[in-house]
Order: sequence, then structure tokens, then C-alpha cells
Amino acid sequence: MGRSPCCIDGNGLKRGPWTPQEDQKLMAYIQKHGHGSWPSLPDKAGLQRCGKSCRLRWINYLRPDIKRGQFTLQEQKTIIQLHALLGNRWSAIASYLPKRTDNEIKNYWNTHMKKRLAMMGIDPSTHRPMAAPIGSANGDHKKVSNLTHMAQWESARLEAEARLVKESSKQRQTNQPAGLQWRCHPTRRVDELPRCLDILKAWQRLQLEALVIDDNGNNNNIASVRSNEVNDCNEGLFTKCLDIDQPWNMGTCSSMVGNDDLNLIQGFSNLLFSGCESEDRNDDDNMNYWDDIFDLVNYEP
DNA sequence: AAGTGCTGCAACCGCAGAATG
DNA sequence: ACATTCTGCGGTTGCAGCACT
Repeated sequence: MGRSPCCIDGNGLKRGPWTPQEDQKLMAYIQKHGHGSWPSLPDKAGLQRCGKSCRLRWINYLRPDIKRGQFTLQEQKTIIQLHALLGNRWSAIASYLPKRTDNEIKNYWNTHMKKRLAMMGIDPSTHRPMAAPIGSANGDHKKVSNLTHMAQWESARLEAEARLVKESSKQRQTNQPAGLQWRCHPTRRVDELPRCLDILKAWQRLQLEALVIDDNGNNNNIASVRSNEVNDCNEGLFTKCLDIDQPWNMGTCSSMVGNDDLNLIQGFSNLLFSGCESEDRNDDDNMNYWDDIFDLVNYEP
């Protein structure tokens, strides 16, 4: 049953790092003939490697449409968000990051992002606050409470994000021009980017800044202040969304985004929490939903 | 300069499911 | 229906290069 490993020791096949000559042979062959059947490729290409090794080398390194090097902030955000939604399904995550391979994303997650989230007191596997965040004293209830609210807000935001990703995916499947997720509105132009996205971006930027500073370990005080700002603002937003009678944390939120945007945030976050799942809605409902969003976007105090 | 420990990443391994005969 | 092969995936390992002592 099953099958034996294709690269067992002593079968004459080479293992370990690829040489430039081997890379050249593999690239030349695939560019001329395509990869075809991987198991038969090494013989045809004159390589002393197993097909599996050739496939891996091509997919993870030699393919011409691969982007290498530092992950951008946007890519890092996307990875965090998709990991929260999809878990360790690296190939699925990679499908949303053009030109990045699942192996590269997996490595990046394991070597960089897991540590950063852990430093923030967030469990990298569940994306929820850990019971005892690293660096905090026992019984630091205020911090844990903030993190809980942060996680709740993040969860709601991810839900919205997931919906947008889904819409975006549908869009791609119908061969319409790909692009930003907000283009899923049937009649809106690409350049009509919603202002409410700025709020989410501001939130994400603050969070990432705190993350980066935390990671360097050079300026933990600033990171702490930043995190608290974000948490306070999230707490205000979240409370407002859940209970309209709760006092709105005007001070902290206006310090972050300015008074002019408060109604915008209120409206947007209310929409996020107003049962905007589109599964059971028809096209008209969806159209109205997006119109509401864009009305908010165009809100001018 | 030499030794040691750590980090990042390319490559490997084993498994599951699809495809094929 | 079953055995075998192929493909793709996620977890893990090994090593080169770097930082530190």
C-alpha cells in the first residue's frame, strides 16, 4: 500500500540545495515543454532529482510570477486577517496574495507574525487574547478587558472583511475587472473609495504601528499608549454598537479620528452590526445596503 | 579569531484525496 | 471495486549566515 519516498537515500538522486545549473536546466525545460508529469520530468530534463523536488523548486522559487522579499504592511494585514478566517490553510491564504507562495507565507507566519501576535498578548492560533498576555502582571484585568474588546471588534471587522472577500471572489469568477473589494457595488466607480475605509485603515495602522514598535522592543511605552488608544476607541465603538444608550467615548475617539468623523464611524459600525449578512437578501436589498454604505461614505458634517 | 546560540528560509517528509488503470 | 500513481498540502527539519560573547 502507499508508496515509497521518491528521494530515498542511495537511489542516486540528489538532495539538498539546488545549484544554479540545476535551476537553469529545470527552467529551460519547463519554459520549453511545460512541466507535464512531474515524476517523468527529471529524466527528460536531465536532472538527478525526484519529480517532487523539481515541482517544489519550480512552484516555490523558479516560477516567473513570484514576488520575493519583504512583505508589505498590506500583505501582513491580509495574512493576519485571512489566518483568522482560514487558519493554517496556507494555500488558501496564498490565493489571496498574488505572487506569494504558500510556503513563503507559512514561513513568514511561523518566524515573524506568530511572535508579534504573542508579544501583543494575542494567541496566534485563535486570534483571541491569551489568558496571561506576555509581559503583563497576573490579574491585569484592565488590559485583558481591553484585549477582549479588541478581539470582539476585530472579530466583527473580520466578518465584514470576509463578506467583502467573498464578494470580491464572486467578482473575479464572473471575469469582471478585478480590484479593490469595494468594487462589488454594481454601479459604483473604482475611484469612489469610501471614506469609511479610512476609519478601518486608521484603526489598522495604529494597531500595526503598535505591533511594529512592540516587536522591536525599543519603545514599549509608546506601544502601550498606542494600544490603549486603539483599545479605548474600540471599546467605545463596540459599546455603542451593542447598546445605543451607553455613553459614547467621545474624547478618545475624537482624539484619534477627529469629531468630523464620529458620525461616520457610528453609522458605519452600526451597519456592520445590523445583520448585514447578504446570504438571505436579494439583489435589491444588496443594492440598498451598498447605497447605505456609500451614503455614509459621502457624509459631510 | 574562535566558539556558541539564534534566526530565517529552502527543502524535505508524510499524509490525504483525486485520478487513473 | 480495488490497487496504484500522482498531486497538493501542512508540518517539520537542517543548515547557512548572522549576532553575540
